[in-house]
Amino acid sequence: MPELPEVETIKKDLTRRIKNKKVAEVKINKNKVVKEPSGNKFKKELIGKTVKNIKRKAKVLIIELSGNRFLVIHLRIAGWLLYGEEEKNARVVVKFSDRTVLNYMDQRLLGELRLRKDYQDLDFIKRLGPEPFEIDGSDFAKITKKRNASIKSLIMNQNIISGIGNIYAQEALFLAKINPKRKSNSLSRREAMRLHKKLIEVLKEAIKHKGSSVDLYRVLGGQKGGMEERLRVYGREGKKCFACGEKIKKITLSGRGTCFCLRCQK
DNA sequence: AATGGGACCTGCGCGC
DNA sequence: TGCGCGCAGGTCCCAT
Repeated sequence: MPELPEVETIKKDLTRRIKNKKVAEVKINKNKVVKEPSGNKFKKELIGKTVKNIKRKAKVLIIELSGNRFLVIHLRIAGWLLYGEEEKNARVVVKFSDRTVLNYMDQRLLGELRLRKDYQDLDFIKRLGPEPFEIDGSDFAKITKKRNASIKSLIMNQNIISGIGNIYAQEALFLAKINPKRKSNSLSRREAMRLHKKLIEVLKEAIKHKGSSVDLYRVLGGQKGGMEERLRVYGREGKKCFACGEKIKKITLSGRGTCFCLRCQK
């Protein structure tokens, strides 16, 4: 899904476009994605609310509404939002009183929307570890020392460090010159500090470029992000490493496709 | 407790 | 052309 940079981009754009707007109409085209409350109750509670603020926690988007309600959106793998006119393929459609429309798009139906009184009490929010920005390199090195899983699955584990997914994990490991298969606790302090620094750098770079549109994902206005052209290893199997010219290799690591440079990443 | 594999979904591109 | 398979940016559930 959208990882931290994509969700941050959506958050910024949403703030600009729907803050203070009032919900006039709601259409649910796929019940599956509306987890709570179900069906008509969701519609009934959402209609008439005004958007107060938009927040993000790791990869979770939180729309704060009047009447002490929060619309919590987890985009998972294939969810995205499109603002403008009503879309035919939208799973959920929210129309505002100025006749503009926010569409929830999600080809794979794995994402979820929840309308609730709080968001901090949700289990998956409570369990989230800090975002890379919220700790320093030394904290990160201590975390890596304690774990035996591969370093790639560690940085993708939201309960340990949050916001990183399969694209930016690969990118940061490439920039830090660390082989994704390495055991977390085999990293030297120096390597861990370097990885932490690169995680922050790549997330910031991706935010600056409005995220990666490697498949259907688009920014709120429908345009592509700009980060996909800048990716160093993700999706570059068989192509030349930008640093050394070696062919980029692809393996499966804890069930996820993983590209890296055998020569650069030790 | 920590770790890895499968399940949840749809649709695309590829090889035969 | 048509079919089956593998694969896709995430996370939960389960067995070990």
